[in-house]
Amino acid sequence: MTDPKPAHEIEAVFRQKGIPFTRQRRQIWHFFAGADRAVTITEAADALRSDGVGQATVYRSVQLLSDLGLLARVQDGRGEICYIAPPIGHSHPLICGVCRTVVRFDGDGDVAELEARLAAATGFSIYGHHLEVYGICPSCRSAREGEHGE
Amino acid sequence: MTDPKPAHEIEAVFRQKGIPFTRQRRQIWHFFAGADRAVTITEAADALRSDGVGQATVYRSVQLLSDLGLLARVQDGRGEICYIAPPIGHSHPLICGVCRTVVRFDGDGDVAELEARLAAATGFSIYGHHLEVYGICPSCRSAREGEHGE
DNA sequence: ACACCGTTGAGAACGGTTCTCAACTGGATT
DNA sequence: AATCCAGTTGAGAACCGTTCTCAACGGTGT
Repeated sequence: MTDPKPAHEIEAVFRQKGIPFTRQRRQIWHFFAGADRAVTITEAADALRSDGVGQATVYRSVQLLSDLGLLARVQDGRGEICYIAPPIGHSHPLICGVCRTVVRFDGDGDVAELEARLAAATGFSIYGHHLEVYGICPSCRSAREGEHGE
Repeated sequence: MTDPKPAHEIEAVFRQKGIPFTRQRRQIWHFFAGADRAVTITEAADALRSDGVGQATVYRSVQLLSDLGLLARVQDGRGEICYIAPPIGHSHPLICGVCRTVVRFDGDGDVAELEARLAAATGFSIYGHHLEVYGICPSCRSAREGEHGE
């Protein structure tokens, strides 16, 4: 529902913190931002190996990008840890359990009210939440129907 | 806000599926159900080793219990994978980022409406969601204030 | 051109998870 | 009670994703 942040905005985050936005970091971020689905670190490393990006660098950069809030960790239908490039602002992923396509949405309005109630009821100071919704996307559903019902 | 399922109810789930509820499985489930906080598999294995429960069995049983819906996977403040014994019915965890204490709550009413909107907007068939809320529990907060402000 | 300091890549090391296989357990059968 | 059998268990090996090590590299300022 929103697009990933543009590259120059990512670069700005690095610049602002005085962290070099190297070729490898750009390539790694670009890989996640370009995929419209959640991908694992292993997949990214495999894809970028031929581009001359080392495995260790992929791990280090994903860590870095996550710390900077430029990559978000989610898990797919089988519980595998994947990463996605979040769009501008706070949002939540709707993930297809079959092909891992991700659609982002903003559900904060719904959660904010819930959080206020929780804080009042429990005395916790609430500082965050994590919401993922799982489903089957239209194209995977029709593909599946093609298989089963004949 | 609700208590974990009682042991006999767990046993009933096993019996119903024709899966043996062995001593080790009981001990493992009991360990998670008895902890009022999220615990890692490693912690469980360490704690149960002296009781004669092998590490491989802990991994296998946690897998099994998760598949049966008797254990839910969450992640703590540092992203570590933990498990908790969910209470009767569907609920969500409110996790303390410091001590990993878990308070369960039922937020399905809030999410159901959101899911309906999402399904309509995206065409996905929604089959589930994962909601965790993070905060600092009252006792960790006062402990922290004791340290800082003097 | 040079020095400096953070980044990178290859490979080793590490550690959590899974696999292997023989021993065991408990329920059903005789 | 003895036997059988399918499923479970534990010890340790194997596996594989992740982190660490260290020498080479790059690019920034002087």
